[in-house]
Amino acid sequence: MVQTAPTLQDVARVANVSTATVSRCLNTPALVGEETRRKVMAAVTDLGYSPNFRARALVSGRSHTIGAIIPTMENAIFARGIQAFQEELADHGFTLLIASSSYREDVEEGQIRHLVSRGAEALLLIGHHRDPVNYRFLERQGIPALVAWVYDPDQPQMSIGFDNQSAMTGLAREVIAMGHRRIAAISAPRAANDRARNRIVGICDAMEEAGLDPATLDIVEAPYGIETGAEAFATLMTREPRPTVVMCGNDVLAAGALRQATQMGLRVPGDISITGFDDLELATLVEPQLTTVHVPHREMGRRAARVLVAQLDGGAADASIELQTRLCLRGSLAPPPDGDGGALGG
Amino acid sequence: MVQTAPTLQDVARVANVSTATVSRCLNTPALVGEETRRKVMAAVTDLGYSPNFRARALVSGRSHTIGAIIPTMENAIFARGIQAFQEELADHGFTLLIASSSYREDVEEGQIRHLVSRGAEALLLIGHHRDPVNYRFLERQGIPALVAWVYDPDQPQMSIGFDNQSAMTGLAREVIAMGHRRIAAISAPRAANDRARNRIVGICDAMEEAGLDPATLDIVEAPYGIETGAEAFATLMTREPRPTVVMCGNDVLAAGALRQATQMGLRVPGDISITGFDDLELATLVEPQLTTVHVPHREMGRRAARVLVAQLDGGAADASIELQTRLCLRGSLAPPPDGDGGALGG
DNA sequence: ATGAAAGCGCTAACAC
DNA sequence: GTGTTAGCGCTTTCAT
Repeated sequence: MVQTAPTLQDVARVANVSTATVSRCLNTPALVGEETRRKVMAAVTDLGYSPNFRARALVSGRSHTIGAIIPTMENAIFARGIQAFQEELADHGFTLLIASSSYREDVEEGQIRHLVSRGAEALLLIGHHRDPVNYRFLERQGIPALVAWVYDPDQPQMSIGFDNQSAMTGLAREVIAMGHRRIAAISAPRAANDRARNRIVGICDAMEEAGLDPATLDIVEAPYGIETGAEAFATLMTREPRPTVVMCGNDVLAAGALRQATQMGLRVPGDISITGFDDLELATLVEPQLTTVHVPHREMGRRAARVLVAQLDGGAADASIELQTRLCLRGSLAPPPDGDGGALGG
Repeated sequence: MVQTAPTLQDVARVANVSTATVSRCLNTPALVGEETRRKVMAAVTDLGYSPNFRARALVSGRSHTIGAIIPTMENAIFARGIQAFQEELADHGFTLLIASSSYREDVEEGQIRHLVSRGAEALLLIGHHRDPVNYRFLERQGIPALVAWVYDPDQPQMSIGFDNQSAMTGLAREVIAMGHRRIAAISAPRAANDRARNRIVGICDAMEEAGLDPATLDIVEAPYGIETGAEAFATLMTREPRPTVVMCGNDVLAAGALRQATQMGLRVPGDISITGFDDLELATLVEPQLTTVHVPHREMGRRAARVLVAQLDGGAADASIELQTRLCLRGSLAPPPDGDGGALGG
């Protein structure tokens, strides 16, 4: 039942030539005689032959495969970037080997090894946070790794992304400028997520700048998701005094918060403001539209692919690349309710 | 600069044993002496050795890799299913090789060959529609293929999914029962997409059942996307007489249509009803929430992985699997405006 | 319990 | 132009 796929040998036999000639026909047809080529090609189609890349990779030492480990594909943020990454990779003749870690460090560690064993010539990783032992492993294996979704020139690893911290500071400045003083935040779990961590630090920076005490920033952590965002929002609404704005670590959490607000009979932004991060399509679909930070995910994916391919082809040690984010001020953010600047202890 | 990764040989040399012994240590440690094993393992960690799966796959004939070709990762529909697919695969020791075809037949064809060459032992494909030559190729290569996102026992290929046609018929029946007579549809391009095609046929079925002429179904095709859905909706609103309900091929198109309606000052469902398909998270985030058809994407992905793995391990030729969809009646669907049953020529 | 040696399917010198 | 041959890194008999 299970047919064994035809090999170069089979083709050679049928075409009555040597395996070397078949190989040349496929790789450097110019070096083969017209007549022979025709014979060989006929045999190839005839047998439904398809080269075995594993063998090819074994002898050539090149697999033309690049691995990517992302926290999850369900997150539109990564899906969008990875899609672009894959397309660009394909344009350069590379294949994408993919794994998702479900935001778990231990799982990711296993996957790094796994993908390398599987022949990944380079790796795309999300965020800097991981045990240094992994970087040492990759170095030893001669596998270039690109850290994406963050930009941090101080880290030893190449990265492509944006400054999560300052991007969030920019948004928080707007929030504060509008008069908000009691700020709350819904953040993805920060333990193993430097993006989430930096975004919170970004808010604190802006608060300090404005003379507010960062310690008053009320933070609730919630795993990625609409429901979790909604729950976190409900929790925050029980606080006394209540925040006048809830800054969310990403648009999905913000969408959940927004839905919950509506359900609780709160008007946004009349009673409370909500902000997001990422500028997913979602952001303009909800009512009111989300004030958020636009992140160029597609560009990031595309350029990440180019960096890695260049690295493999030319060995060019590209420096880290910083991409620019952009503030998107939309309906979900407005000044706090009448006179409720939110001065503490007022 | 580029270090070449340590091989079994290197380990053998350092541990002062033969390569066969190292191999045994890694694969069948029981057959190796206590002392020797220790020596070898020390060398392994020492060198940061990681087995070369390509070589292993070459000699064992098994790559433990499964390929998937999806139209796009940006579509939450696929992302959700593929995520589950990958997780289940990982649980069984398989790796996912992924490619996206951008909804293009020719691209997909190349990718099928590519993934097979890359060592994919089995393939997950979306939808039945493709040149039979591809199925022949796969058969010849001994590569099992599972068609997902559709269920059609009449097709020769195994499939796992749901009956797009009857699912849509169910929804259309509701629509008609509410009194709608002038129905319009926004569909994904149907040329190479049997899911989209069947959903439209499903609407027609319900119309015929109700004594309506399916020829009056006004269809506009629009590629997957919010913007495209919005444009298609605007087009439909220029029709005379205007439809009282717009049934969309998926939730994303529906979300776009909904946004456009709001922008045009139309109230949903007061002035016009809108329906979707898939029940993405999106569906409950928009206002009003979308009436749609729930599809068990995660279950589909998980079970698809199991079918393929079982197929490879045991050769069990599982029959096709039908998954059930579920109607989700929400705010975006209501009876047509006062007395406007939409009788044609009224 | 361990080693020697033969390939897995392919490419790349090197001959002719 | 085309064939011969030697491996790529690994597993797996078959000896020892």
